[in-house]
This record gives sequence, C-alpha cells and structure tokens, in this order.
Amino acid sequence: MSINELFKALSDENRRKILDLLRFGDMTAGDIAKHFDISKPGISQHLSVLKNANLVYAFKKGQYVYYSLNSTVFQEVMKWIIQFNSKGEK
Amino acid sequence: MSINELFKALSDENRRKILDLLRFGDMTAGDIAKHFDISKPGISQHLSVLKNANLVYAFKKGQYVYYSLNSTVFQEVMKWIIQFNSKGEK
DNA sequence: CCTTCATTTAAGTAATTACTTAATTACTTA
DNA sequence: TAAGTAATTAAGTAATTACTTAAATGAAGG
Repeated sequence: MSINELFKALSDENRRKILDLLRFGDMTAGDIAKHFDISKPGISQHLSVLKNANLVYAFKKGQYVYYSLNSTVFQEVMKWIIQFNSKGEK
Repeated sequence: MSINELFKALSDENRRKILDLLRFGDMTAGDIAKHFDISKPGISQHLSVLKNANLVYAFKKGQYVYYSLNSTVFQEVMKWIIQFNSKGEK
C-alpha cells in the first residue's frame, strides 16, 4: 500500500473511470466491464491493480465478485497533495 | 493540462521527489539533478513532463534555468480526490 | 454429474515509458 | 571570438505496462 503503488494505480485513465463508476455503488466485475471497450480479463487486471493499491476491495457473493470503493485510502493521497499548498514545512 | 497528464506526471517516483525538493524553494535544473542517480538529460526529461502537466514552471536566469512549483494545479488533483469522500453525487 | 456463467490466471505481444550517451543550443567570461 | 558551463534535444535501448486470446477455477442449477 505504498504511495507509489497508489499513484501508479491512479495514473491510468481506465482505472480512474472504474473508480468513478464505483462512486455510485458497488458493482460486479462483469457490470464494470460492460462500461469499457476492453476485454474482461483486461478489466480484471485493472481491478487487481486497484485492489492491491487498496483503492477498492472485493467481496464474493455467489458466483459474482462485487467491487467497492475504499474511500479511506484517498486520504493518503490527499495528505500528499496538501503538502504542496503549505510551502516548505517539514 | 488534462487530469490524465497530471496523474501520469505524478505516477513517477523521481518526479514526485523533484516536486518535494521544490517545496523548499526554486532550484536550477543542475541542482535538482545532483539529488538523483540518473543522468542530467534524464532529469531534464522529467522536468519537461512536470512542466507540461503545469506542476512546475521554468524561468531562465543567465545560463541557468530555475524550476518552481506551481501549487495552483494541485488543487485540480485535490478536487478530483474530494469526489471520493462525498459518495455518489454529481 | 454436467453445463453454464462469472471471474481470474497464464502467456504472449504491442505500445509506452524511463533511461542512456552523443550532439546541439544558449549563455558567460576571459 | 574561443572556451567553458548549463541545459536541452536527438536517437537508441531496456524495462514496464496495457492489452489480447486461451485455459483454468469456482459456484449455480438442471
């Protein structure tokens, strides 16, 4: 859950779009994939990057895997950003 | 100055380290390079990515080029992040 | 069980990115 | 104006990343 992993995860347009979708509620991997032109395995790989960065978590329900935003980690990024408004301390 | 360019620029560890250095004051390209193990042209390329993303700006003084943080753009990122704390509106 | 559906894993490829060294541009000063 | 320094541009390469298709896993329902 390094800050590097976090920024790397956020650096891809498709992954940010996935996060955008999840803002409105949890979704299955398949439903997420429907919003993209890329293959299901492609999406699955993006989801795994987001999961490893703790930006989302996954829970299984029957044969479906639901993905959910983990909004706590966004605060990590926020903290990093905030440094650059309060110039040159610490 | 797209949000994509911005996140791409922030996704590299060395570029984030450059931004960290600039928090404490403007620096020349050469002085920045001294803090890294990579070549000067390598740093120059990173600086150009940061400049294109509007994260820094450059001004020339004699034969030196000074780089300076452009803290206003961080607010763009901030805005993007904030969405994920206030779930599912807009 | 066997089939179907949802998802992931595996393996390969194409595109992108981060670096390198060599050459070039721009400025300064003897 | 020649020599030295700072920085960038150019061109090539190695490493990484984003995708693809095919195969494997796992749960659901006849």
